[in-house]
Amino acid sequence: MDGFSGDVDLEDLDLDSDADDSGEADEASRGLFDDLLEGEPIFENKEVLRPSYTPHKLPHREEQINNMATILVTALRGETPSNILIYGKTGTGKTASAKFVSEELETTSQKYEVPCEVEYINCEVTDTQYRVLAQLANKFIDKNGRYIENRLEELGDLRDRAAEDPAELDDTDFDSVAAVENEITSLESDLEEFDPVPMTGWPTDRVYSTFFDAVDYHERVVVIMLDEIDKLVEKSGDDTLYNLSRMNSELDNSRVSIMGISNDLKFTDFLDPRVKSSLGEEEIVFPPYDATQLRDILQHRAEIAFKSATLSDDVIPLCAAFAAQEHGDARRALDLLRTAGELAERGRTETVEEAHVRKAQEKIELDRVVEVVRTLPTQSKLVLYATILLEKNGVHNINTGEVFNIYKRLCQEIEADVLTQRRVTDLISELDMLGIVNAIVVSKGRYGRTKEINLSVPLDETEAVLLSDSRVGEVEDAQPFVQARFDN
DNA sequence: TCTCCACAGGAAACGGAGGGGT
DNA sequence: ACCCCTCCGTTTCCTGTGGAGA
Repeated sequence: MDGFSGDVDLEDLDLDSDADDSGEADEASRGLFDDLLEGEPIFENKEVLRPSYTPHKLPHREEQINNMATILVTALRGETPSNILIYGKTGTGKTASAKFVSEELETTSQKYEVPCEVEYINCEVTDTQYRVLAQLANKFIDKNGRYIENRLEELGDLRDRAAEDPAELDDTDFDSVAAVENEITSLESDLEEFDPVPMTGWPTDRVYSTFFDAVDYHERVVVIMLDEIDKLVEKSGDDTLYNLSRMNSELDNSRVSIMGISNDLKFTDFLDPRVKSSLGEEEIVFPPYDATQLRDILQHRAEIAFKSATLSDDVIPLCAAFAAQEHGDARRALDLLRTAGELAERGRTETVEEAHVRKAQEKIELDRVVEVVRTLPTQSKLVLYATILLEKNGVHNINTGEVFNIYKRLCQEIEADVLTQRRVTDLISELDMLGIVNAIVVSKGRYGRTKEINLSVPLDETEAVLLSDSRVGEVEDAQPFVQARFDN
């Protein structure tokens, strides 16, 4: 889409002349997109504002990057680098910096022909021991496969040449053509032996040993980058980390080093002390950006992303200020800037104004809520709908029991399974974590201990989203029973 | 000072749907 | 064909608890 916007200038001229020549009186011949293309585009290259874009320069992170580099240099000398733990809130450039350093590391290792590899795993997606190991194992099996194929090619070549002129073998490790043949067959059988680990089905220890063998297949230094490592620990404990960190003592040919990236400063508290000490050999902290630094970053990117003089002066400082309030999240700042630009583009204005940024702020929040609510499982939607119905009837500080009662009736209404109260408690907590409701536990003395739940998203929009769900939608006219419990 | 409400939330386990190996 | 894995949402059973009121 974005290579496209660079070309728009030319396209624009063509279309204009077209329209002028032939279609002047005939509005209908103007295509759907002509109108939209006509406005002067604001973006030069929108891609650089997207979260997926990895910049090759990270302002205000030089110190951390150097730090990482000095630790990882040992890998290029063929030794094991210390394990690294990286801390920092979301959008502080942890992942971007780590990826940047690992790319540099890999290119340098190719230059000096030191076998050194970096594997990236996002533990938010891959959040069990089995899956982490399986993914790693498959990556290494893949690499080994390619490694063997290269080697086979070389050897095949050598064999052919040696068959004609045995002197070719002089400066190799082989003393006869037969030795080369042997090596080839043994490599071929190795290649056969590597079959990928299935998504599920194997016992975990088997996956582990497959992974182990794959890593140890030939000499190299391996850096395993575990992004969002706190999620992994939270969900499936520290077994994975324990296994990975003690691997080195059993590997013969290769070395592994772990680079953990965490949002949570205190997540090591849950770790086994042994894991904790080996993992946290080196720690690097990424502090949140302050407003000035954010402004710098935005300025850098905006120069590439926008056409010159399309941003009014107060846009960037405002984006920076908004994002600085959210613990200095650079991703948020960029999002804000991009959305503001898109809004301006859609509004056919020539420059991006302060008002666009404020609108963008609202739009991002609403989009997020709509998306989250829309993709909720049916049961959670019903729980949320129950709280919305209560809120609509003027009940505030709703408690779990009330939600559960309404929820039960909603379920009967649409013939869905009724979950237990225990489960509903968990669903409410999930909604709380998603920021859709606000639930705090309070004690009402004699009258028990419960959660006080309040909606923290716009009521009408959320209700509309819920009712657009095919299951929940069926309940629409079932209002009358809501007047239940008004006893406070 | 004790009681006792109305839940919170931990632990274990289940079941049935992913997928093995032999 | 049979038994074994993992995974996920869920159920069952359970112990814990802040403070209004007796």
